[in-house]
Amino acid sequence: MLSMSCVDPWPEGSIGLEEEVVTAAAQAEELDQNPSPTQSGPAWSSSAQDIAPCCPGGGTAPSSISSSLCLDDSLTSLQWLQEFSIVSAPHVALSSHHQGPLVGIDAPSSPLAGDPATTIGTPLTPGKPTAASFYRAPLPCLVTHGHCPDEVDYKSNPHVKPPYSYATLICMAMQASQKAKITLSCIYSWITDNFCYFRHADPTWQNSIRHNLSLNKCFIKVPRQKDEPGKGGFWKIDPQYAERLLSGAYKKRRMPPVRINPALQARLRLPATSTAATSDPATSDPTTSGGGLPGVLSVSPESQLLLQEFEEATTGLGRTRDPHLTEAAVLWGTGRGVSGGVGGAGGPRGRKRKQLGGARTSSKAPRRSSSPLLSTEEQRELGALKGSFDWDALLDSALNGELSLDEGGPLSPIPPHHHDQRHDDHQELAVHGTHIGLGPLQAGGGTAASDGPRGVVGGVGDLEEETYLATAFLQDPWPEEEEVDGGATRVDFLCSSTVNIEQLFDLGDSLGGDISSKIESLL
DNA sequence: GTTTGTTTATGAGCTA
DNA sequence: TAGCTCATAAACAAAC
Repeated sequence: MLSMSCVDPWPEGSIGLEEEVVTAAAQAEELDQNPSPTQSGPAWSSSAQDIAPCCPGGGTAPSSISSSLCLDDSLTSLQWLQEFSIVSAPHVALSSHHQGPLVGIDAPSSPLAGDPATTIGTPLTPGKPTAASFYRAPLPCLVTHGHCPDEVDYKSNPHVKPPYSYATLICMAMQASQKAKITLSCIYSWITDNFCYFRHADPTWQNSIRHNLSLNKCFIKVPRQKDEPGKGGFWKIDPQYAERLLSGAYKKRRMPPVRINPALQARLRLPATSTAATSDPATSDPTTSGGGLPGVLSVSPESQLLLQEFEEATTGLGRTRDPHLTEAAVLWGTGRGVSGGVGGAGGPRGRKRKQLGGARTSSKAPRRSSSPLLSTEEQRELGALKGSFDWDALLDSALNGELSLDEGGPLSPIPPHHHDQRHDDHQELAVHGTHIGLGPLQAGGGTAASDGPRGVVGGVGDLEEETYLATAFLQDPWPEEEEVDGGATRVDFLCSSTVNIEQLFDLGDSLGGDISSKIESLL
């Protein structure tokens, strides 16, 4: 009944483990009594001393109390890397974002605290500068699509399935673990902690996770030492495949955007359109549907097209942004093409070879995040997950041979000065907004990225790219300010109330001359 | 009994 | 349309 969590991926919300040890039924009640305080900037600034203990090197496993305060107040903090969710109110998100990732944030509460499943009808807390909103849809939210399915807070929205493949989710968890290897239970926990959908979804998704781990060559099983307690082994990413991604050995597949959690929806008897409405700017703010965010952004249709082009160039996901598709995608039963991502249990896609007497007969309750069955080690491991993606650890792994990185080069979609110094000590991982992977780069300096943005990647590449894209913005989501060459400060155009011409040029330059020239021609 | 891991099978979407 | 990937479902075994 009670589940102990060693992970509180949303500690900044100040509601910590306590919420995770109560039942879902009690959560709503508790929320009523102890509503998650909506914090702004200071929430970020009060946590540095708290995050250390639950991060690798911090030494101690997080306590149930300290974990809720496990934050990092420095601008270098990657704590907000955990912000995978996609906001439901794009204009608010942008506004918040405008305040910078560490300032003016409506701090998300713990996953469960922000779990609408426990507070049905409660609108999602707006203004979360959640990662995915930066990762996938910073621009689409600004452009012409009338519907932006990415405006979904996956962290707290249990109705919409995250648009990530299971492999990506696993990879995310592995990266978040800051360790080279991770247990299955920690993968579960990370996913459930970071994606509300899976907390309420039929637990068969865990089967899919296991299936993915076993089948996907990207993942290597690391047997547990005989003297190591606990069940099962560890899993890690196969560096060979990280390398292969660079050679473009795999094709990039489309990752359709969203999918409503059918199980939860059935339980809650929520109309499918409710979720759509939640994430539908046209309903939440009709003026945004035509592109542009009144009072927030004013972008001409031409610029919107350019922005869209930028988005497509940087994410390769533009094809999925068909407004018709995305509109349909939020409705259950539209098929994989538009529902995609990790499939929802009980969805129309699946076929049952054997009917188990109607509804799934398993009496097993869905594993809650942070299972009490986790071993101490696993809880420690999850303690690492509690923190943000530790690129140092990741890079350390790379430098230790498990993963390798390219040497030098302007390998970042983010200006180097955006990065924490410790990141500057390492090589960047992407070129012009295109992730080039975590694995060894091609010999001779001929990185995949050096040949230009990856137009086609796939397999592991997809996985890595998707994972990276999901984390890149978490790491440095269009910082509030950045210095340009002359030291002048410009504000991220995504966060600006208007689009700065110079920003567009900078943007275009970062993408190459083509788009830049288009922008210039428009201006 | 539960969890973990493997394997098989099938449907569906996407791309060449 | 074939081949691929991904998701789902299920059976089974081993480990805890």
